[in-house]
Amino acid sequence: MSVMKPVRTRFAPSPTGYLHVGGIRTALFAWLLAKQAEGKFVLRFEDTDQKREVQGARQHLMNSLRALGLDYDEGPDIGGPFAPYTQSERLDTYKKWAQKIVDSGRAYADPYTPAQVQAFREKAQAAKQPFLYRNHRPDNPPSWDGSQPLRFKSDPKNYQWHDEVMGDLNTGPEVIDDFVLIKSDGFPTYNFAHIVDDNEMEISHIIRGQEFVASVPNYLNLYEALEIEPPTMATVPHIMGAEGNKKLSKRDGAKDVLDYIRDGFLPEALVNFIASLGWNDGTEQEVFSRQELISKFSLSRVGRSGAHFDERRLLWMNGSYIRELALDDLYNQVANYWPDESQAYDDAYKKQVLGLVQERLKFFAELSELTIFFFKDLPIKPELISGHKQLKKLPQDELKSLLEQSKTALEASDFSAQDLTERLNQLLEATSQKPAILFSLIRIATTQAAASPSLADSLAVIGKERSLARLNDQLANL
RNA sequence: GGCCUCAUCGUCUAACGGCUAGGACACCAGGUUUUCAUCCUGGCAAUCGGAGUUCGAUUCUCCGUGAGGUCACCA
Repeated sequence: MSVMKPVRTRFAPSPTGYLHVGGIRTALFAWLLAKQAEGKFVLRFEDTDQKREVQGARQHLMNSLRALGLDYDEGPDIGGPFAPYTQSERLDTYKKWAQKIVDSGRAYADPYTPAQVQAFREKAQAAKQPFLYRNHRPDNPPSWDGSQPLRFKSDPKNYQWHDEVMGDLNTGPEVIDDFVLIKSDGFPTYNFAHIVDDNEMEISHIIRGQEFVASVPNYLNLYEALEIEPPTMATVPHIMGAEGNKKLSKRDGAKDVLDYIRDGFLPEALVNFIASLGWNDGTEQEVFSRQELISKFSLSRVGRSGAHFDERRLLWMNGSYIRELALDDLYNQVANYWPDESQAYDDAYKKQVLGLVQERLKFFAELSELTIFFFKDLPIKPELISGHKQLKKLPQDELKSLLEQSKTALEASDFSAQDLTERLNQLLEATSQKPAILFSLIRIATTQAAASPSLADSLAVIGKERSLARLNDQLANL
């Protein structure tokens, strides 16, 4: 058998927009494969359609990969042994290969106008037949001068091949056609350029979405004509939106992965979540570190059916990663997510607050609304009481009486968490009230929030003077 | 319409042809010195349909049905 070639994988997006979780998955799988084999992960821009280029997309794609920790070893901005890594800068290479295939008699100039080809296509569609250009292949095409499309002269036949994910596939000659290699604007098509580049860049594994699987027989035909050994191929199913069974797309509100990063989703959690969409190691393990993913990932355990993207599961997973972080580490990471009012407070105070909310934080951008009352006196919100399922049943003077008693009890406290806990419990007995009523009332008065961390802990952090002032304020507004 | 692929709880998924189809998210209930959350316990919930092979089928075969992809001078 042949000697094992070094593993070189690639992610080859066209710079037409941002990367969402569906798009990043093929990049992640390629990256995992390369890391696992101590090979190389390559980024290549496929910008052969100038019309579709979106300003800023290149930088955005590179930022997205780096933000997730999917660093590439070779790429447009860092170069490498096969530079350049941008297809629009590699036209000479495609020209060389195009000439080679013309010389071998396996490509020809397309003499038709776009309108004529379109007419052929419509005729086939009207007859409910698949469109095959080769049914109209000219007998004596003009010599290719670069102004016409250059078409592959295909050799239709049966193919069977192995796909690392889909298994053994086979097709008949009816799917092979004369596709365009070089467009009339001089740029290669994806179909031609990626084959040339993967070969030149010594790519060992191609991982891509299932929209390409129907084209593989055509690629195999071209590999033969070019006398290139095809790389290992893996076709991963699409990730679908939460609603319906369509491929996840920006129209479904598929978010930019950088938006998730900006909202305070941890790269580790995102990577874990995305990998688990379609892959698992066969055990009941749900949470995998990056290192575990690298060592345990295998294409053969990637599922063949599409998976829906369920953000609730991502939320859970991110929360579980946040809870595992050391407080100091978390503190450093959330620096930009505090409410504005927190600027007046020191690190020690903010760290105390963070310690209280860590276990309930699902993503960093929630921090502000979860902690605002530790920093700012909020206006009274009557709806917190009128909307409370138990408090709303109590008459006004009883609420007032409970708050007065609470105030008296808290005035006597030194406001350590321990002392507060004791006094609150005594108050519970003295008033013979249910905790759900008494503590909710105190919570609402002191935080103007429906939920907070443990009451005693929260009061201890807010402090005596401020807590009592808020109680008074609530009393004055009952 | 041709060709290709797929099909297990609502969702992500596990199950050499062999216990009662397992786990996780979500949801519901109870518990954890009290809310929300965390944590713990319990609950709800699935093999698309029909034949066939077999002692035995989620698993293998065939036929349906449903879903997705593809049939561009886009990738």
